[in-house]
Amino acid sequence: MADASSFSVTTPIFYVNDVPHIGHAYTEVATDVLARWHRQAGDDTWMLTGTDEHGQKILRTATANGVTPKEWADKLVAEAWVPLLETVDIANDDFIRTTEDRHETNVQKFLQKLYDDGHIYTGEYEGYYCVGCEEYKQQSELLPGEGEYEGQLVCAIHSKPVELLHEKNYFFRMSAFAEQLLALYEERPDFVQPESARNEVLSFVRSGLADLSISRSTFDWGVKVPWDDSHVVYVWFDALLNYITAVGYGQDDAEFTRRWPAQHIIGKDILRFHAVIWPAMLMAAGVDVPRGVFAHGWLLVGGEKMSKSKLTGIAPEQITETFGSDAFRYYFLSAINFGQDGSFSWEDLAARYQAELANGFGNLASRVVAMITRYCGGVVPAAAELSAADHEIASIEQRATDASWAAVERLAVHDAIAATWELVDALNGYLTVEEPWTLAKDPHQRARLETVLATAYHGLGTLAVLLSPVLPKATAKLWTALGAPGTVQEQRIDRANEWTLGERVSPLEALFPRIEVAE
RNA sequence: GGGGCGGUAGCUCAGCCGGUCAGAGCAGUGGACUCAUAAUCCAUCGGUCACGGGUUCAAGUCCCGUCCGCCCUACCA
Repeated sequence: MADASSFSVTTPIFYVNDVPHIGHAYTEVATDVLARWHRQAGDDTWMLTGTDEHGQKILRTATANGVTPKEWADKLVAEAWVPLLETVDIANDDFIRTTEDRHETNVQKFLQKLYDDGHIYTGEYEGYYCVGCEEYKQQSELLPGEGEYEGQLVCAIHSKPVELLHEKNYFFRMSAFAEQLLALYEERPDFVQPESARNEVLSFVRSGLADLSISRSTFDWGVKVPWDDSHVVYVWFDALLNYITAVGYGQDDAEFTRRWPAQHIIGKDILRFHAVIWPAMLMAAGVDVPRGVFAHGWLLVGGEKMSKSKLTGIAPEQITETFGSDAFRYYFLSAINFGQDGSFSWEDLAARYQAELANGFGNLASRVVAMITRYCGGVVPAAAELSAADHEIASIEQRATDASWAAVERLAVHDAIAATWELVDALNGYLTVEEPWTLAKDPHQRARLETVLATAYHGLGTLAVLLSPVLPKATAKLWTALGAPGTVQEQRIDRANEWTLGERVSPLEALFPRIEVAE
């Protein structure tokens, strides 16, 4: 049923000046799992991620480091952002940088079209500008400075002085799209998810929309406004367009039709840009709005939103070095209800790793493979007459397959994993009840022994397929040990329980070794 | 000031339109078992569902108010 349908999914593009932390990695992993899952369901899938490299802040840090902004961005992309994707094992199909020609050229095309169609006008703008935020601030967002900034106004977020700027700006007539946006939210209740995010957006748009300043003339690190090269495009306007410039907008109509619209996965901090400004921009240009915008929650550390400034930021490698990328992926996607805030703690991570991955799934794989090796000489046994318990396992495999795919289709990754884990638990329980080690002692029970092991073997293979989007490394090892044909990533996940059996098992190292705490 | 979300067992959280909804996992305790990564399985302890009212035959589940946490947004100045 999933055949031939197209599924494009995106992460936000990273602001290169940021330091990668587990929040970035969380967004990437969630998006990657959705993409892998759809890919394995036969969908024509495309996962896009990338970097946002324009703006005054980058210009300034580059200058401070004595290099050009492009050199600065190149360095950060190579040293921080591409490595982040490797750290958490992301299988993206494309990586766009906003400094690439395919982006800049088509941003200009897009902008020119809005200009030609009367959606842009010239205006004056005066306001306090925070370089850190890359945006103008309202009075309410400013605080009186202290210490060295005594007497100045400082940004409430960055605690650095803001600058009073006065500039000619080009404005996007966003206010004209309020009604169309409301109609969109009405007609497509799933356009903004989860429900809490949709409520935020609705109340915001209902309260009225202002026009949006979309150019800057005080610095030049950005895409030039095509009809006035003394201005560069406002970074956010520029950044949002990556979603279409990356898939051929203005350049390759066939590709664009194939890949757009995409489902956006974002953090809730940038909800408004994606659920209001972005669709308004697209409406103005006569381009389809996104398939949907899904805002996930914050990772809370010690009950607070994780933040770089509060030093609660955690680098993904801190986790993957000890637990591995599979565990990172599994932990954040299973422990957190996708869309809600979730608490992170090392204790919880370690506990879940041990209980669920090592003792639950890993040990299950280990005991099944070991018994087939020991009792059947490594030859995959064939099932004979099936008992009620065997049929029950088969039906749980079916249920896990159906339920997890249904959950993924509604972006409930957390539910998909939970549905799959029922099979892990069922198989461990099945083995305890059937006691193949006892059957093995009685030659007359040979057929039953082989049937039990065949049933467990089959369930394990189904698990490998179902968990491959979340645990790509471990399931690949397991697939090999099961002696199954092809790669696990090639298996249809929406028919996970129909995989083709192998003939011989091979030794399996511990998928999730126990972690001895040395501290 | 307006708005959004949340406050459920020690911990992390499920509980859709009101009627076995008082739950799960982990931790704790007791027992079984040995194929396996000292793993697995079973049983069990544990909560006045933030607080106060209200609607109802019936309310974590709806309404009002209060307190607490987080987030978005405004303004007097």
